[in-house]
Amino acid sequence: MKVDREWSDGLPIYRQLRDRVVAMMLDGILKEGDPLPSVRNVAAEYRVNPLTVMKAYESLVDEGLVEARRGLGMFINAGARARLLEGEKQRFLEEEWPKIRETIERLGLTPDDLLRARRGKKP
Amino acid sequence: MKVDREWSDGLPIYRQLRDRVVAMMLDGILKEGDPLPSVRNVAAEYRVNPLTVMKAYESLVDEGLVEARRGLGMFINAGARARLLEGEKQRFLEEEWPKIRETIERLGLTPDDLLRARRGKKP
DNA sequence: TGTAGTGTTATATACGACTATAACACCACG
DNA sequence: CGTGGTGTTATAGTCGTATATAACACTACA
Repeated sequence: MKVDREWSDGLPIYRQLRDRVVAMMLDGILKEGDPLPSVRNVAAEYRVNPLTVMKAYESLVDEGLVEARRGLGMFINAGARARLLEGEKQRFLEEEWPKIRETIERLGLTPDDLLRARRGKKP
Repeated sequence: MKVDREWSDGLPIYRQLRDRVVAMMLDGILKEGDPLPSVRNVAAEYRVNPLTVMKAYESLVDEGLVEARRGLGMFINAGARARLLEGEKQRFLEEEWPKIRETIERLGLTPDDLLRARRGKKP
């Protein structure tokens, strides 16, 4: 499986890794009680330093979303999804969305532009 | 005028400076033919290193949006706004918006949530 | 001519993110 | 018990961002 050409943005890798795990939790790919992919595995898969993965996982521990059991792995806490959903919702609406809305207005983009933006390119 | 506490995000300052100038161009605050605020002034105003401002302005020169006249200043090129608008539109729709849309769906946010997000907080 | 404004370049320093390499600590299981 | 999986920590080096300080090059204008 090819997993190259990630990390294209200007965001730190550990931040992107954290976000990716969060996305998997929200999408139900990782359920509560499940173990996270091991630090070493992720590091190898994505050709990234183990410490970088650790840093990403640490932030999840700090948020109280996962728990580390030495010698076993990192496991998703009960209630993680609900808490995460609420927190991310609020953060998105209060911090990201206002900027996005401003950009949209500045560029003069119509709802129509935004809706037809996924599939076919500009006709 | 207080201008403290900027640069709160995780984006490099020179990137944020560049984006701020671009926003002013799109909003019509800076018109074509106008000079950009001088490197030294911006550096002093925002309490930032002149080289950091230079780096931001350099990227605008590289994009062909402004032109540097030694001893005079940096001036906005003719046609800059139109070209900028088109470029930013495309970049936003192709690179940013898909991710944003994904996040919105993942969080289960409704159009209603997004519309009422500016003024009054959650009722 | 000189002065004050502009962009431009040079040197050195600091810090954070990321990497490479290695070792340590713990647990399940045969 | 050992082996192989897990998380964890340590040391050291690279690179990009940003800093401080200083000097250089050019232009308008009095």
